[in-house]
Amino acid sequence: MPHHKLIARLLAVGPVSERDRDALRNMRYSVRNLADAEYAVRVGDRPSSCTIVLAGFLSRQRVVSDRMQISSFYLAGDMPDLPSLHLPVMDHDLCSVGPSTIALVKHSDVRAMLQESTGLLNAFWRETLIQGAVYREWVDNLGARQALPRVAHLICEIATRLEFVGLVEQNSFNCPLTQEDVANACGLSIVHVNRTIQELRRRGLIDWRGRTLELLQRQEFEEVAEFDAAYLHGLDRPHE
Amino acid sequence: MPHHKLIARLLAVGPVSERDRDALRNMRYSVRNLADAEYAVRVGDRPSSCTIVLAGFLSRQRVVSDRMQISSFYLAGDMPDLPSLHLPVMDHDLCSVGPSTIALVKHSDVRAMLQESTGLLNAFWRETLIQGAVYREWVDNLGARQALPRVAHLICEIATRLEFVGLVEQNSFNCPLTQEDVANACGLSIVHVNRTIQELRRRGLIDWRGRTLELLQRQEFEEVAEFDAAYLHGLDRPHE
DNA sequence: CGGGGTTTTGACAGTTTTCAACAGAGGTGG
DNA sequence: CCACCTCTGTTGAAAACTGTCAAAACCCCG
Repeated sequence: MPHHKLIARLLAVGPVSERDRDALRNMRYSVRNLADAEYAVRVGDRPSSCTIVLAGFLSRQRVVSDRMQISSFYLAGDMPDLPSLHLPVMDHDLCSVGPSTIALVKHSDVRAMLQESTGLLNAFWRETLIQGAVYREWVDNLGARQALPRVAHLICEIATRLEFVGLVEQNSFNCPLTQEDVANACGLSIVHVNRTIQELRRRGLIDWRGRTLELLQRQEFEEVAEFDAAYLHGLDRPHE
Repeated sequence: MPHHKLIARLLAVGPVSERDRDALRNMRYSVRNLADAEYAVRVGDRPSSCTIVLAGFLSRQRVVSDRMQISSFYLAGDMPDLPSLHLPVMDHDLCSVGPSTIALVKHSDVRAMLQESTGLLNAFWRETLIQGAVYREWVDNLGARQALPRVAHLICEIATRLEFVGLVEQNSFNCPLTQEDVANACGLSIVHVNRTIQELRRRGLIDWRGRTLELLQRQEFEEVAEFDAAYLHGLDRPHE
């Protein structure tokens, strides 16, 4: 059921008519399970399907200047390669972070669906606009913040986006990222990320053991991260 | 004539029907001149018009962690606050870099135009997708590259985007950025940007005096910058 | 139980920032 | 036309943050 998380995601950021929701529910799709570090799409590919994340995390990544840079994470309900509808050639890899599950919907089906409904077309456009806001926030994060708030901000974003699709319980969620992934996303070295996370732990802000991440003292943590969820443009701000 | 640069910009990245071009040409608009450092829109504003850059540069910026971070520059033909159509509250300032000229088109007019033509709706969506690609490239740039290639990459991007709208002649163009602007965009200190630009000059890669920037040895310069224009998704790659 | 990936540690090197001061360019007013 | 003022660009030295290298501890999975 790819529609479930996708609809939840779209509803979290804007209205979608009942008719459009039906169209989404009736999409044809195939499901694919990805192992840890397995690629969904590669740089240079010309996908003929759109990917919808059903479970787990995907990263958008590319080798830049001899290191792996991650420019976004995609969670349940996200459509990481929506751009391929208009921009045929992938400029990044989409890679599974931990095991994950994705749905694939043919471009032709998506196009047909969007031709039927300008409401959906607008919803997808809005979704693209929000993705843009997220990328810009990453620019701000990488450009202006030191390691500690930078890492904290990343964690806050993931937590809030997971809340949109109901995957956080008592400030605790499943997080498949390794410290290396955090380093690649934050533009920091693994060693420095390790020390930064230790500092967050030392301050009693997070408890991150294995695949489980718990936010202790959410308020203080978001202050350290200088996090303001407004840029995610969620309709119901979960933590207010 | 806001349509001129806007149409050039849209045509540079995708097909637009003659009918849609007519619709763009018939847009109602008002023109506004901005002085250096004057704001077009501020954080928290709820614009009722869309901005189109006619001449000069705008920067998208925000105070992050006690410094000014620029997350994008917008050049002639760009529509920096297109997101406000779907995301009403501005999350960044739009600020003039040097004097500039913008056109303003009422949201209601834009909406009417898009309702008439799914072709235009798709063109604007594609434009948003490309903006997203540009933001991601900035993430890669800030996250992975050292000062020298980072600054060089920014310059390459601006040059190429200016070429799309015909504002580069003999590898030379008008560049209103100060070293402080470069610093704010690249997440570096002014002093370090100054030294970096001197190094680029010393290597004979650029000649940047006053408001005029000339790329000497374009090929080598783009190699230093690790620049590949593919992410801008121009239809005619100018430098091939 | 073994083995590979992940986390952790320490010492050191490097890039980048900060501070502070000065030179130069451009615009304004007298 | 020059003085003056501000913004921009430039320099040097010291400090800070972050990176690199290398090794060890840990942990999960088969």
